[in-house]
Amino acid sequence: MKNHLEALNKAFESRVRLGIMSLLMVNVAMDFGLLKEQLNITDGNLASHLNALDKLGYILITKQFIGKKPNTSYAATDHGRKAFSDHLDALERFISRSI
Amino acid sequence: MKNHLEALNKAFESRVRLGIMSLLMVNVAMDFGLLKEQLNITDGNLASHLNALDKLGYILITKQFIGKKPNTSYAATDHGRKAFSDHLDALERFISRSI
DNA sequence: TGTTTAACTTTGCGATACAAAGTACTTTTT
DNA sequence: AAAAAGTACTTTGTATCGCAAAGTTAAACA
Repeated sequence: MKNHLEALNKAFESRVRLGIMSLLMVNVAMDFGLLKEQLNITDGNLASHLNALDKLGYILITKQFIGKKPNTSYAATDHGRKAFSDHLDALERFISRSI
Repeated sequence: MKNHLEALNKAFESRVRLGIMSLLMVNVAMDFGLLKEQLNITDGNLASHLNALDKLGYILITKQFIGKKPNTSYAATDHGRKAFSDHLDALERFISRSI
């Protein structure tokens, strides 16, 4: 495929992963419950997308206890920020060619 | 899912359909062979994505003979242009929130 | 001891993407 | 006349995806 289409990252073709990464670009970190609330999806679905992003090294997972409750927090890694930023750049270039 | 993510059109989450529509936004019409060459995909794959866009009423299909060769030509409908344009708008809004 | 909460994992299913092979019709080549 | 090739598909088969729902684990609370 020609043009800028090749530069699009397959990982971000999914609405949910696009949502997760955009939230993690804006916020330094977000925990599971907050992500689930913002994205309004089931916990299983969220977990699987987080797992996919983790396997790509795009997010960092931190497990801890806050008070007596377990809390898992997610943050974008530098690698993830770069990948997402590159994807957005590709989208922008693509759009400006298409209008 | 909150924000602008809902406004994204599922039809355009696929690289190939994104490519087809962007080509048909820029060019008044393109035939099967030209699309196949530009997108660099198999004819079966192209045909199925064109079929999906046709079912949504996003493209207009015109079959004719050029000289002695059969030729099928594809063009974006107004409805398709609107849908694609809306999708690009949603992407732009999404991006500007994410950077 | 039983229930609730957090964060998953597993299961199951329907949809999707794709390559490859097959088809129909016609034209060109031998 | 027969065979090969071109155009535009359709069909088939497979692998992957996305998702909801149910099951799991471990700790905390009643």
